[in-house]
Amino acid sequence: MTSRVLALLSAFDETRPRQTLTELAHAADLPVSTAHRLLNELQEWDAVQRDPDGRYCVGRRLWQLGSLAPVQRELREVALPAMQDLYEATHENVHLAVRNGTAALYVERIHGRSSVPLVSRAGVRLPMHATGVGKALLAWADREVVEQCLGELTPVTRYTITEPGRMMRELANVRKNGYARTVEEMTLGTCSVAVPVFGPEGEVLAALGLVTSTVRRDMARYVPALQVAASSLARAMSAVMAKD
Amino acid sequence: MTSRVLALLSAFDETRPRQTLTELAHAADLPVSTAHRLLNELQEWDAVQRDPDGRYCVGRRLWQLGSLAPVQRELREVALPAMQDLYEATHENVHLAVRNGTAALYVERIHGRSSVPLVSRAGVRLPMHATGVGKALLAWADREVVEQCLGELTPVTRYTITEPGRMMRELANVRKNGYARTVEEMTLGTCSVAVPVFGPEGEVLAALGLVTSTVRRDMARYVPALQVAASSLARAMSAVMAKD
DNA sequence: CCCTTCGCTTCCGTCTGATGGAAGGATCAC
DNA sequence: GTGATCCTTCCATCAGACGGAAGCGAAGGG
Repeated sequence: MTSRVLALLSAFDETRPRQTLTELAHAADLPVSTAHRLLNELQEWDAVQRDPDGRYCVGRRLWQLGSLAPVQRELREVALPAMQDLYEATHENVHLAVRNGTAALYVERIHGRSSVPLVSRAGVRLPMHATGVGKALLAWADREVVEQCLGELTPVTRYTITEPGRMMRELANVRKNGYARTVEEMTLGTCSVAVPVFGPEGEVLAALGLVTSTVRRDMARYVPALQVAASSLARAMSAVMAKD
Repeated sequence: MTSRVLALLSAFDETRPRQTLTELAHAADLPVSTAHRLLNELQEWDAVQRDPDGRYCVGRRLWQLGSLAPVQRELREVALPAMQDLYEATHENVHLAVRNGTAALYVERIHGRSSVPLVSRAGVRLPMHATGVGKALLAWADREVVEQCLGELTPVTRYTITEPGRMMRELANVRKNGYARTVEEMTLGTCSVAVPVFGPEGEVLAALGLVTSTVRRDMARYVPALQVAASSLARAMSAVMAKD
């Protein structure tokens, strides 16, 4: 049964990228022998691989397969040059994210040695209400999505916005200004700005953002550069989408 | 049966990232109704998704899962800052690849608007004998791998090395000099240099390379920068690997 | 040094739920 | 309008997945 395999695979996540057979079986709620058989089949395919210590982790084949996803081929690949430019201009963390349910899915992060270290990396999902790119995505999202998010404003730091009313006003501001910002709402010591990337019908396809240390905080000066990058990305993406 | 699911998924590749139900069923050698049922289950998990036109493509969930693979978490993430530096210094295409069977698996490529456009992108497998990173990987590979590669020296351009003897000498040169180079062996009009990234036991973990237009061809000047990046990467990787 | 524990692997008789042919619908081209 | 093509649903059949149990091997403790 397919769902068994998927249950096993979804046992892997950001916090547990390597697991033993028993852990996986437990997480997927399967008998050990069943998990063992399925993992063997997956391993033959290089969908999973085993570490020297016997732990299972995601294999290269799955990584390769994932790289065929539209989010990679049609978004990340197209966005990289623009992100590169932003990075060179600022040397700060550059983020690209899309909405995934009520979370922001980070598609790419560019940074160098001098950028502030962060939790975000490609493939991670973070709450929209506490991140710059998240707020940019949420500000133009459908009513129902916004409402669902307003119902789950879990605090991350002591500066995270948790009152629905305040968040509504925040989002209205984002729409008015054309960009979103955060100050220590996700991580103490960092702040961010982000802008939306619009599709041909005015819908938000993604968000581009910069994150830096709170110390160098005049982030608004980055907004024009972000907006240039976002519209060049919007243009590039509609070209890609039209090709198919 | 698991193999059915895997057969379906492996129908997707670089040349066919979007396919109809019938195409997938045919490629996986399954009855259409079976393929349909399995794809529905995969779709529920967001392992695959459907385009507006009904075609299937790889879903976000699979992409996210792939991002947990060691090749991403322990290689790409660690290598990015060094690759960033190389890109800023050169503004050429920067490549990171690992060996995968007898092919070079491209893990990452950094480029900007001004870099030469190329076929290579993350997730692609290219023959080792015709690429810079490939030759760097092959030069320090096990005897049996080298022999297997020497048996399949398929020409790509008219400059591709196809004589086993000449390739043997080429690899000896790579070992002697510490770097590999290609001139129009993979793509007419481009040439490359690449260096190996060594692990703690002296084995080759990956290769870092630069590709540029043949016109600006004094590529040897990039070698020192590549070697600095490679050894900083080697250091960073052994730190990551020791942590587990 | 032996014994216990814990996790991994293999085996095989049972019976579940996957399978795929067929029929029906939707869409398109001519 | 008619045929061709592709997608979707249904359900009787039976292949082959299932998982309990037993056997291993390594690690740890008495």
